[in-house]
Amino acid sequence: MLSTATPHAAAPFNRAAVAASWVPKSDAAANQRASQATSDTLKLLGDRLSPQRRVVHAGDVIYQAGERFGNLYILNSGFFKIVTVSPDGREQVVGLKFRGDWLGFDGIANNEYACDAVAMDIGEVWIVRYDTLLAACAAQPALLTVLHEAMSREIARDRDSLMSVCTLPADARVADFLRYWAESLAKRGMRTDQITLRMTRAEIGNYLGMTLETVSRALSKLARDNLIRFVEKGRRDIHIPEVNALSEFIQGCLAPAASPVLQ
Amino acid sequence: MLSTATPHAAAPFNRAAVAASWVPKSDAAANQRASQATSDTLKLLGDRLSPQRRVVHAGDVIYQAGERFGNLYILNSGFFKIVTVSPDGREQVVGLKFRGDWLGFDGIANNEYACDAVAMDIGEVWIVRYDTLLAACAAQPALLTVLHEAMSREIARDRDSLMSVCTLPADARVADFLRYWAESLAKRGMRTDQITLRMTRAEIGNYLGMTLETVSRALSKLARDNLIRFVEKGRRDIHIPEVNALSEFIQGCLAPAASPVLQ
DNA sequence: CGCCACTTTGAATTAGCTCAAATTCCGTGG
DNA sequence: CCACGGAATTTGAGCTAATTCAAAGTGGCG
Repeated sequence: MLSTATPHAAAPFNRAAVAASWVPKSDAAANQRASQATSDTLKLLGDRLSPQRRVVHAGDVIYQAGERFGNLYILNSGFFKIVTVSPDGREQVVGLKFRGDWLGFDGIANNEYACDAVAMDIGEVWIVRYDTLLAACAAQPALLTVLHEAMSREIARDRDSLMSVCTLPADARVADFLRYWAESLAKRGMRTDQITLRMTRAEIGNYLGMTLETVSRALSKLARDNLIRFVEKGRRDIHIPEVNALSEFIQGCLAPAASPVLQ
Repeated sequence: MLSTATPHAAAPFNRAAVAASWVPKSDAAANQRASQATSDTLKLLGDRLSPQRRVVHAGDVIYQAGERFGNLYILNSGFFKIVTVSPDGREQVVGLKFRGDWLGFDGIANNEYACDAVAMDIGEVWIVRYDTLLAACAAQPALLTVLHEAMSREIARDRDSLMSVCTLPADARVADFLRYWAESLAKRGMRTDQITLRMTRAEIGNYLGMTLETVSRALSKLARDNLIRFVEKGRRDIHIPEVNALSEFIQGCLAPAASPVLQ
C-alpha cells in the first residue's frame, strides 16, 4: 500500500489509497442552499453598500495588472476570466469568476492589481471602493464575514485548480473543467444541463495547461463517450446529460486497470 | 507577431511577445524592506494579540482537512507545507509557508479546514482564535490591514504557482521552484546562498506536477550547468551562487532558438 | 554495522506537443 | 440574400519531453 503512482504525477504519501472508488455526487439540495446564499449575500451587499454598477460586455477589462488598487468588484451577472502575465511575457488564465464572486483581492497586498480581469460576456459588476468597504465593515460585521468568506473561497478554489493541473491527465482535466463550470452554475441556481463555454479552445487549454488541440481531442472523446453533446451548430454550447458521469470519467482516467468487481 | 507558441502550452493571446528577453532581477533593497515589513508585522501581531505560541517539529500537523475551523495560525519560524486531498484520494502539495505567513484561511468559508498544514522543520506558530482576531481588528484597523494583505498575498502566490505549472517545462519549473524558495528566504532576511530543502524529491515533484525522477534529473542538470551545487554529503542542502542565473535559465528554456544578438 | 528510505541514472514507452491540412462558423460587405 | 475571408475547430501524423519501470548507489539513524 505504498505510494501507488497516479498516472500523471507521483503520489508521495500513503493516504491516497484509502478512499478507493468513492465518487463525489452533485448534491441538488446543497446547490440550492448555495444558490440562496449567493442571492442573500448579493442582496446584503447591494443594500448596505449601494455600490456603483457597471454593465460590461465581452472583452471589457475591469482592471489591469499594474493598475493602482482602489476598488473591489462583485460580479452580479456574467462571467470573467482572470489573466496574469509573467515578467517574461507568459500569459496564463488563472481563474474564472461567476455570479457572486469578488474580483480584485490580488490588489490589496501591494496596492496594485496583479492581474487582468476580463469580461467574457455581457454582465454587471458592482464597484466598491476598498476603504469605503472597510468603513462599512466596521459598522456591519456581517459584511466583513462575507468579505472573508469570499477571499477564503478563492484561496480554496485556486488550490483545487492546482490539484487538477498537477494530478490529472489531459482528458480528465477537461472533464474536470466542465464539471467545475457546471457545478459553479448549479451553485448559483442556473441551469447546468446546457452550458455555453465563453472561452476558445486555446483559452481553455491555457487555463488547463495543455494545447488547444489536446482540448479539442478531449472534448471529442467526451462526446464520443456520450458524456457531453455539442448543441446545434457551433461547438461552444455543450449539453451535459449527467454531471456525475464526468466525475466517474475522471475516476476512470485515474485507475484504468482497476477492475471494480474483483478484489 | 501572432501567438508564438511557448514550449509547454499554447499562448492564446498576442501580448506575450512584447516583453522580449527581460529578466526580473532580485532586488536586494526591496528584499530588505520586505524583511523589515515581515518583522514589523510579526511584532504588531505579537504585541496586539499576544497569541498562544506552539513549538512544532517536522511532521507535526497543525490542522487537518475536515477539522472544524476556529483558529488562524501565524508562522513565526520554520517551514510548512499545505496539502490537500481530493475526494478520490489524490494528494497534492498546494502551498509552502515561510516566516510571517498565515495558515488556515481556507477554513473560513465553510467553517472547516480544506487542507492539512504540516510542519517541515522545527518552528513556532502563533495561534489566534478567528473570532478573537476579528474583535481585535475592530479596535485596531492596522490588524485588519495586515490580515487582508496576508490573504491577498496568498491569492497572488497561488496564481503564480498555477502559472509556473501551466507554462514552464519541467526543468524550468524546478529552477523556478528553487528561485521561489530562495526569494522567499531573501524577503525574510535569511541567507539565500545556501538553502536546505525540507522536501523529498517526491514531494517537490508532487508540488510541481512531475515525477520524482524528473525532479532528480532536473536538479542534476542544474548542477551540471553550475546553477546550483550540492553541499557536502546529502542532497538536501543546495548552494545557489547566483539566484538571478536561475531566472535566466528559465528564460532559456522558453526561447531555446532565440538568438539575443540578431534581430 | 546494517537497514531502509531516498536518490540517481538508464532504457523503453507513451501522453501530449508540434506541424499541417481540411472543415466549419460567423461577421461583413457586395 | 449570398459570397467571401478570417478565426476557430477538428483531425491526422510524427516527434519529443516526460513518464514508467528497473537497478544501483548513497546516507541517515537506530
